[in-house]
Amino acid sequence: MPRRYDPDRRQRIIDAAIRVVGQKGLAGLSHRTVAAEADVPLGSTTYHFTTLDDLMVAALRQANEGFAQLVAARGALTDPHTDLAAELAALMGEWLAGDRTGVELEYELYLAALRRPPLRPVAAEWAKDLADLLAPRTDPTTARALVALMDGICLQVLLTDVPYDEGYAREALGRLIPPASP
Amino acid sequence: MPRRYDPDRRQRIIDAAIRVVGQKGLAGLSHRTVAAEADVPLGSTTYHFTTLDDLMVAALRQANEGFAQLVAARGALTDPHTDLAAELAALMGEWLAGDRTGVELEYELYLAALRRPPLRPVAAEWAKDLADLLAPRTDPTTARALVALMDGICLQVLLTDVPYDEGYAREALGRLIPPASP
DNA sequence: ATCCCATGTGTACGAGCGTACATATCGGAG
DNA sequence: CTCCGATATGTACGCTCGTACACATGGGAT
Repeated sequence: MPRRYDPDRRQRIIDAAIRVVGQKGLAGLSHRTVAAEADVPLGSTTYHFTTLDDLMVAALRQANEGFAQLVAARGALTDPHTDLAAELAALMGEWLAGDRTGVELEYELYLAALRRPPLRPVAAEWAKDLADLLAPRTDPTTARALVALMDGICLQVLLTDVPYDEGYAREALGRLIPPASP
Repeated sequence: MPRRYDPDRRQRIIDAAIRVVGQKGLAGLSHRTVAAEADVPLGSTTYHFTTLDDLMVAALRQANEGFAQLVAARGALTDPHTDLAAELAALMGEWLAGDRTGVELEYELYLAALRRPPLRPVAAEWAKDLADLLAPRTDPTTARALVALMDGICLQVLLTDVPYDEGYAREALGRLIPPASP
């Protein structure tokens, strides 16, 4: 029995959990599947994350950070001279492009919060962080509505097979933003 | 072994499934839990619904009909002389009031479609039906956006502990509706 | 240098699951 | 009246799951 002293094991388990959820869905997440994916014994996953909820919280938190990085990379979002609606629509386009593993994972964990109280604060935090980021460009209420509409549009794209229409998103988001008072 | 000839058994199983999901969540749904709730033997649930997906489709379809009735009861939605945004906001208020078992069930099944392809058409149908109903009051694109925003607002209310704010919903929905051209 | 405890490992148990299937029943078609 | 196929029932198999626990190990505090 080799392999001892594995300092980043906890992190590797979280990464494995994210891969598992991305590939097999939240229903396919178990201590065992994660252990297999992370190539660690079963006891190791139960040691670091007593409850599956614990593991989900860690995974959702990490997924949130990934999204936050995507947002941060798009610095134009906070630049008051850009078209906010267009920037948000483009952000969604970028997020929804390519394989949607990341988006699906984010939403699946996000929505799991509906039934799993421990996830609720993390899910709420995601919405709040994005709204807080947007608030300076408009106002807190509008920011909340923008986040809600983005959620709804993403959901429609994920649940129906309608492809993402950036022009439509930009138009709809734009209507939510009250005209500037120069 | 009494109890033979039970004509509405299929329907009773669907009702039981809805109660199970409402009480224990989608994760608590199994052939056995439904059988227990409907007070029928295990073999009966597997006979009428070979796959759990089959059962979920039936349950989601029924939940959709329940929502459709709620909408139909609010005839003012199709009356062009009413304030559409206000009507929609009031509809959401009514739906989210009281115990949220119905809403949670609807969304949980709705969102399960993310990973269960058989559910997708039923979920898409829900969004489409509502959008089709709203389209005559504005235009198809605006109707889609209204549905998306409603989805997003409901989700925010369900996932965070922020109470439903009808005034906010009305204001946001109103902004999506382009001014009438008299 | 010593020792302790956080960390890592292997195994076992009982419960619940989907599924399959042999058998029983009986409404309604003929 | 007869009979057939849709419906109903009970049981069993093999699997995965969460959980618990006894034991091994070695990094770092002392």
